[in-house]
Amino acid sequence: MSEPVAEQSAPTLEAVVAETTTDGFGLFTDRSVVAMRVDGELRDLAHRVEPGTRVEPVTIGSPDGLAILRHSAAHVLAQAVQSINPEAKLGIGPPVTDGFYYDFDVASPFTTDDFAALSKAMERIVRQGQRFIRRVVTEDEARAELASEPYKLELIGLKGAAADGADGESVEVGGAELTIYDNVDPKTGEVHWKDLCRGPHLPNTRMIGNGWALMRVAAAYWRGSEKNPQLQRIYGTAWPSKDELREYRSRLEEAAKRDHRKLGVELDLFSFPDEIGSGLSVFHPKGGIIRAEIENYMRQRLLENGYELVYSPHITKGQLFETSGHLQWYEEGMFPAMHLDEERDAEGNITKQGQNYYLKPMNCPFHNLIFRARGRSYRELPLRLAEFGTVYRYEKSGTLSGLTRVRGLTQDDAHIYVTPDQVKAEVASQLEFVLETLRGYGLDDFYLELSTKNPDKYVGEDDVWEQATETLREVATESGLELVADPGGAAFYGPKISVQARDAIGRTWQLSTVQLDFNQPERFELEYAASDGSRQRPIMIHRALLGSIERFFAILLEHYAGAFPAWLSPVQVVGIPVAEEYAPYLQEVIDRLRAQGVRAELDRSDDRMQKKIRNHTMQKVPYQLIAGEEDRAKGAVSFRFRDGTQVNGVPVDEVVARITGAISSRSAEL
RNA sequence: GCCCCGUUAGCUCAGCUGGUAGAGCAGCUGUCUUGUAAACAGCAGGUCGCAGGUUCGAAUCCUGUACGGGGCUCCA
Repeated sequence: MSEPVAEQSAPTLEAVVAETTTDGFGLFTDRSVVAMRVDGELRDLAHRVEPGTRVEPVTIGSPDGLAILRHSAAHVLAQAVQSINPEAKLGIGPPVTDGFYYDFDVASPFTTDDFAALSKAMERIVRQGQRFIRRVVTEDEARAELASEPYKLELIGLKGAAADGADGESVEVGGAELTIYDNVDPKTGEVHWKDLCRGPHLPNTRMIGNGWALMRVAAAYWRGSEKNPQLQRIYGTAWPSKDELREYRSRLEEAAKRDHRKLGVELDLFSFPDEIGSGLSVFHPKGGIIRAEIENYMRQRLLENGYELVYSPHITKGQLFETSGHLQWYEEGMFPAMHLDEERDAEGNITKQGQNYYLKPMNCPFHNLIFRARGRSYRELPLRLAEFGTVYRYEKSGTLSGLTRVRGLTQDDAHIYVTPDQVKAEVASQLEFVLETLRGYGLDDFYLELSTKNPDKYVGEDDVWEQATETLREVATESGLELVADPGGAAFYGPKISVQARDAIGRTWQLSTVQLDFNQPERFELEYAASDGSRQRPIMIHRALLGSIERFFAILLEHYAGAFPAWLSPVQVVGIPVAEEYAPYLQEVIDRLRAQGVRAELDRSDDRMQKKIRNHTMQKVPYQLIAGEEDRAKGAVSFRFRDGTQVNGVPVDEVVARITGAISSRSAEL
């Protein structure tokens, strides 16, 4: 999830054209060059190039170079593991964002206690400067050499299919030919270790340097499938230098510091009481204010933009979700049914059929019923129904995480019913509305993702999909934002555009989605009367802007690291008298602010001034107003802002104007 | 759901190889309160997540369970 702010790029080195038959060592003397690109393919520096071939250098700091570094580090890890535990069977070991992992089948799982010994073994291998030597093998040779590695044998068997397989597998066997990399002792020429691998690799292990560390252990299913055995995975990180490793670690620390789960406790915003159940949150008063402000602003924006607000219940008879299809497709994601109203006689025979009621996992079916409650005319379209709908989903216990993934969540959900020729204009204005609203909450760095048809799983006509997808693509392109393709990522009922936002420390979150639905209008037999009097089927657009309010709350909390803009802050102003004597004077100032709707409090506790400043600074209150004799004499107060800066002797009128101005403008500036 | 790890006072944590718990902050009480990130003193607070088991004896070992964390899978 954490994107490095900027991958360190070494000075650009120019591509060269080989004059004689040579290799990368002959072409590039710069020590930051660790591999090269020949005809678009990444190659080891030892690869022979013919005269006239154009060769691009790959430096260790480039994205390709980092991946090679990390992949080489993964090999060293695997060698270290097998040196300590020769029984460990190898899975796969690819580079990933910020690091690498390697999977092993071992009798007893690793723990972080193993890291000291493993790191030491890795260090020894790195210092030996073992060379990575590439060797092409036939399938039979590979099978013979790797006879004791069942998972590698399986990969060899998969080789044909691996070209379009998962990334991790293609790292092992993705090339045109099968290759093994030998780790060779530079002094003795002895082969210490080998692995089936596509490469390329660093020329030798010494170049891994000391910018790496083992990070954590985890279990992972072989080839990503729950049906396969679980392997033990070790994650590591690797960087060109120790300094970059240190920077990476401080980025992790920064992210940990703004973790919403931690801030939620520190700022007393929300909790997950065990008594309620896993994934079910309660918002405390301070979190409640922030949430109410988020919702109020959203509601205001909805009303300004032609939405109508609706409400629907949390439970419903199962029939509704049979009509919508959710019970067929989504039942395992729903809380189980409550079976109600059944009656039996003394013999236990059913005298009255019961009903299954379900907690709703989605709001759309209810909105469809509102649409269908009476005849609809084309004149009413687009019809935009919006609701803060609380839904319940029985997420697998292992997937729950703070407020970002829960079992009870409130969607700012809306369903828009349009005629086919309104789709484009509506989607375009939705996108505009979405981006503008998100900017209002202080997020302004976006890109879009277009999820298109999964050919194995969809309903509806191909040409309708085609056309709708094209419409979404046009709208996305016209927005001018970066557009990323997500082929096959669409739900079965229609394509979608999603808005991805980058937060203050560069992480990206999927927020809003605008999703077309060709399926539910069918299933609910939704119709409107067209201008010629015929009955037509509307197209439905699902649109969630904040996604889930709980999750959006968490994203904002992390984005601002708890230091919300004034309009969202639970306590906006706190008054701190220099001594008790000035409390009544400050109280008047506080009262004036409260009269303007500002959440202002006077701190009359018997702590000293310095302590109060510390407390409210830690609570991230935007404005502290301090007053002593000097201020009282002038009818003024002293401002202390959250960042520690201050302005003394500000007249009270000015204070009120400045604070109310910052709040009503929803400014991020104080 | 699966694997590993964790759960001790409101919070952050200590408690070695089994001999029935400790600190700082927060809280309460008192004495204080003059200029920008921690006044001083005292008090109170825990059946060590819960339920079983082993043991003369369990916070400590074992089993189960709830909740949390890191991953895998999932996210229609």
